[in-house]
Amino acid sequence: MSELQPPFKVGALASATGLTVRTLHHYDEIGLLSPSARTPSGHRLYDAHDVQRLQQIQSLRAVGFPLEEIRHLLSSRQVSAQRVIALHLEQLEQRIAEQQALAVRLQRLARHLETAALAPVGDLCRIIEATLMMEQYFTPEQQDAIKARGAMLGEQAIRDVEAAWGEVIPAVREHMARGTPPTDPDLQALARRWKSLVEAFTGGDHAIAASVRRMYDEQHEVINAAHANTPDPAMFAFMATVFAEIGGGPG
Amino acid sequence: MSELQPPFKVGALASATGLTVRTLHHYDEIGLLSPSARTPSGHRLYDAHDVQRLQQIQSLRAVGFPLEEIRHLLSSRQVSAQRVIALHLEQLEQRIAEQQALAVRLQRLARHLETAALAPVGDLCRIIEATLMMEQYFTPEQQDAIKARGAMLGEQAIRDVEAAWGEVIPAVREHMARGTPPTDPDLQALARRWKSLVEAFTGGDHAIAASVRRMYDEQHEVINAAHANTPDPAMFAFMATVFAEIGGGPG
DNA sequence: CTTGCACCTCACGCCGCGTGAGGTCCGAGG
DNA sequence: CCTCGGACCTCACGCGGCGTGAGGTGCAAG
Repeated sequence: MSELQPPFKVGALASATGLTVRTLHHYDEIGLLSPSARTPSGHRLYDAHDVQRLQQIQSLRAVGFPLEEIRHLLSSRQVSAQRVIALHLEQLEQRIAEQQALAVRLQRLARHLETAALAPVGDLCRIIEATLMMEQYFTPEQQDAIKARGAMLGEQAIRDVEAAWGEVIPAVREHMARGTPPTDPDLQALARRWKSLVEAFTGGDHAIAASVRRMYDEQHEVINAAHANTPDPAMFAFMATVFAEIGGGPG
Repeated sequence: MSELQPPFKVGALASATGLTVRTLHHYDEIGLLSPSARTPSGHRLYDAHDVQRLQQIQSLRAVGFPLEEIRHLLSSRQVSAQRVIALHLEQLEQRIAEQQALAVRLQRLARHLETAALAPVGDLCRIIEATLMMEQYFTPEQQDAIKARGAMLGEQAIRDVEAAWGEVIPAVREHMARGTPPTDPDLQALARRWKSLVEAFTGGDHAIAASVRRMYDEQHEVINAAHANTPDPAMFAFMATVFAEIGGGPG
């Protein structure tokens, strides 16, 4: 009844279905669709049943199933179509959600880059890094607050603050090495300067200060390894004794 | 100045950054991040510069760049960060759009399956196939119209129509084989029945009828190969002569 | 007989590692 | 001294879905 149609050869079936010959070979290789006959010389011959199966395969591929699962689906007819589709849809939606989260990150990055004008790639990495850290450790509101403070202070002030840290940290390290007691007035003056620098960044927000501390606690290994002249846990501990003397925490 | 920190060995760097040892090996293999030193016995030693570079790599990976492109970005500092990010974002959004289109298809499928109750996988494939065909050849409004007609007629009526086609087509094929002239009354009666069956599906909508014709024209190879007892171009041509006799087209 | 196309069978490449297999190095404990 | 365990080393295959050759055969037309 169905042998009226002459069987397809690969090329014909490929061009009829829009697939490539290689694809059909592949389906044969993995046992997903093997032609039900061959010519004596080995040429593949696909009959009506094969074509039908191929259409089913194409249908399932079109909605994103992997080949392995398609084979499974076509071999066992016990599976409930609804459940399969629902599960598949769920996975797909999760992937979409992940990618959208990534897109949001990229959009935020793009906005940051607008303000940074002609950023070369080195800066790009720093900005990404900062953006990622921000995401990990600060709430969106805190991020807005930090950005607002940055804009308010201006670029020059920010560079001033960075330069100040560049002086304070080596000085503290000196005192640590010499074993200066927490009661030393020079050290206490340094502690007050430290405190003001922290406040310049946090704007006096204790939650932000706490987040920064948490960030340092969890990331100090990489931070200290990658950037010289950054505080480490020992320095935080040392400064804590000084803050205890002059009263009040670091921020 | 930065050699105060002892260099990292792979395991330490891996656990500090959250990567795996294998990943660091891989980055070394492909020349993305080679440790700047080795112990005499060959153990990798990563210094501060390496760690910094790794952080940049992690940043760029976190926003989805492939390793090859990361290497390229990090080696040439001419590239504009904005353009890179914008391009990357664009590609990502396109991928998202594609996947969302797929999700929409799956949702539509899920809805179709609800009405089909306990569909096994075989039916699933037919429904997917039909859904995809619908998408290709019919506008959403036409799809709604077809679905509405289907619901109006009821399942029994649809099965009746299918059974009717199952009689009409072999009969026509008989006449074709015998060379019956278009003036033959039996054949003309068959043509009128054909016309009514088409109308049962299209609801008299000429646009839908035209789409069906286009679908057959473009897909007849696979349709005829996969399903016995379907009209082919020769049959359409033959019927056209009969419709010319009795006046009016097929639909 | 030759040309040329469609077909055949290997088999490697992609991307970002996971996961062994099989061997070496190193610090601590007996 | 030896030994033990853990961290390190270098291959090398596997994954998904084919693309892209390379090198050879089949078959109908000129």
